[in-house]
Amino acid sequence: MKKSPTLVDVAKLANTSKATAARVFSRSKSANVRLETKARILEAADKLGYSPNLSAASLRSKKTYLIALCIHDITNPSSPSLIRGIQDELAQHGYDLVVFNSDWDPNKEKKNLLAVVRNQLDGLILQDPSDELDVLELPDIPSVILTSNEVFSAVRSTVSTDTVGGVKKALTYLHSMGHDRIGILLGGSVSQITNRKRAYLDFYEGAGLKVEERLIVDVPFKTRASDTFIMAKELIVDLMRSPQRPSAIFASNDMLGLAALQMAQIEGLEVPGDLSVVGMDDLFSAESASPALTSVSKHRFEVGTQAAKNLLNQIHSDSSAVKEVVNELVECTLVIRDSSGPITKHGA
Amino acid sequence: MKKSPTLVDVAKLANTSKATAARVFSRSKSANVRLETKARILEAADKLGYSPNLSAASLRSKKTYLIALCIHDITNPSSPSLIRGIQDELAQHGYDLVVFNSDWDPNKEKKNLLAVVRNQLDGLILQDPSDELDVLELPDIPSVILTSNEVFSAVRSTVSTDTVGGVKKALTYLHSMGHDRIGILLGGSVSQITNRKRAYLDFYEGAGLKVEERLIVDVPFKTRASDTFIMAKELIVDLMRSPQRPSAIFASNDMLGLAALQMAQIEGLEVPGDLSVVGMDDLFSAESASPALTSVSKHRFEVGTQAAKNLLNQIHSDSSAVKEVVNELVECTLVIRDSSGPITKHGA
DNA sequence: TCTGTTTTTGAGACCGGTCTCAAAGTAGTA
DNA sequence: TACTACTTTGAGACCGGTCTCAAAAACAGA
Repeated sequence: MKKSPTLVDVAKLANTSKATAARVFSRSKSANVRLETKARILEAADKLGYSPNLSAASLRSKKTYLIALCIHDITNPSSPSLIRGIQDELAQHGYDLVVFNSDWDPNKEKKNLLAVVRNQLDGLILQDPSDELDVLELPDIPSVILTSNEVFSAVRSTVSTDTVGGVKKALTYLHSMGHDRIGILLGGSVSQITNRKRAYLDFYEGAGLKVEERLIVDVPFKTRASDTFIMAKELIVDLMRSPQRPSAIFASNDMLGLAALQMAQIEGLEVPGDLSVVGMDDLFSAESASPALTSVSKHRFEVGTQAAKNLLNQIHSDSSAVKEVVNELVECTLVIRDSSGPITKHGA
Repeated sequence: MKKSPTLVDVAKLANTSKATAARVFSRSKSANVRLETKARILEAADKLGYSPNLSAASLRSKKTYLIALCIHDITNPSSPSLIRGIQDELAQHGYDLVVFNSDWDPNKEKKNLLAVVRNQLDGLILQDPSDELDVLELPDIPSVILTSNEVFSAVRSTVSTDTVGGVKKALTYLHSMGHDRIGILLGGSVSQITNRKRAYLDFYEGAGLKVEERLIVDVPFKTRASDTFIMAKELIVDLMRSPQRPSAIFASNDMLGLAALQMAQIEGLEVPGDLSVVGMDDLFSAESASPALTSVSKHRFEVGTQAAKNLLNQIHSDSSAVKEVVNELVECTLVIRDSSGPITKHGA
């Protein structure tokens, strides 16, 4: 394996200086190079099979054109569309993406952030930082945080999902279909649970309905998704078999919604005849479920796009200009499918 | 924003030379530094908030500790577990992952490969290269290709899935349950379709069954998954309504299997009473479907792990040693769930 | 104490680009 | 032709580490 050619080799062959050759390949400035010279250099580069060394470039220019995405777990079904949203936006500006997983482990999270600065990455998109992470530990680079935590949104740009609004949309819809005893399946992180529970209670209060504690089900979070799934199913059966079962269930994520669908089938409940089910996330699994699951879309793709856009703004903004903090909220949308419908006499 | 400290700053503060300081942070060799000196340097680094600049390091050392993964679409539901398998293995050795999407576009694919060499990435995992890609265009770096294409497996290490074996496992299972008129839904890329079709025909021949062309359904591939999904559903209905419908359907991927499940429900066919359905991929969507979908697992996580392991071997192997080409085949496993069962008189 | 050996340290070249700044070239105009 | 204004080019410092090689220090055995 022979050494790959450098800019100097190209310059030599093209009979110019390396400075001029560099101008042809530099992505930063549309340098002034005479067309004829440029052609000569390009030809030489082509002949030698030259490929610029970005490590060298970034050493001097302080730019890697690489962006870090730190998420909890790429295996989470809502990650891919988020990532895709980010990548599509970044790709348009010539940036590539490095993906880090934290597995909800604050130590890994920190380790990842260290790697981000070591690798001189040009920007950071950080998903839901753990409570252990101090604002001061955030790397001092352009960044967008996907969180609704005020501690972070005070100091950095954020993009977050209006989950509270989403929950209310789902409940409003179910209520409008005549359901007034709606079970709710809560899951995910502590903050997610409390957020959604509050939304639920708010809605019930606003609608003048009586809250029944036993309709509120907490599904403990397990690291492995299928463990959570199994656990969820047991709790759901309990809910379904309870003397006064709800006529509708709102699941705060699609996995729980699908679990409900599965258990309904096993318990012999017709959906949506005997039971309406609404999920949240709008995963492909929701679309492909039988019956197709009504779900609240969190528009992860758009969240990704927004985050990337904001990040690129920061990166391209004159570094002298103070980076302004922008906190964006992405609305949820209810996608009505076949798992929900008007209440029927069966309900009870 | 003041300049971040460099090794020289650290060395100065610790009252040593930059060479010695470097030894403390170098990841390549467990350098010999007196404990007392090391402590002094670490302390200085800590005080200054020093963080090594990997761009500089890699310029000289030719190592970025970054691996490229070029896949078609991260949005594909089987991507995440593949990625996770790769990352988990890489993380253990201090490597991070850069993910590129090609969107099945040969031009993007080439562009991505260029970016890989420009960024000096240490290794490459390439999923199913397009036919347009010439073997010679592969970057000259350690790489593992996820393909069963012999052109590539002749020159590079590969990891591939024994889909043919998987198809046969599914068919054997269905046959053992008494099904002898099994519909097959073919989808994906051309090579996938032909592979699986051959497996199907082979099986039928081996089992002494009569092939009925109309039981073989080609679902044309669309870039957007939900388009394929809709298209699939139409074709599946046709199959279900045909005068002599099959008693079982084998779907060559879970998306098609789920589509079948959905249509069965809409058509009023009981699964598995009236129709057995077996999918392939074993996505979470299969586990969470109602009824839970029997599926052939392709063990994407393990594929990722294997690929990463092999890649790391190449990277760590003495560069003088000729890198040997290793072609691995990962077996499929049948995961039996609730969507399949013995044939009943209803069948037909 | 005096070698011989091993460990630890330092000097400085080096990686391959980018960037600055001044020199050279080219036009346009009087 | 001379002069100004602008474009194109080249020389060489520079980025911040790693790596080589030899010198210095520490250690061991006699």
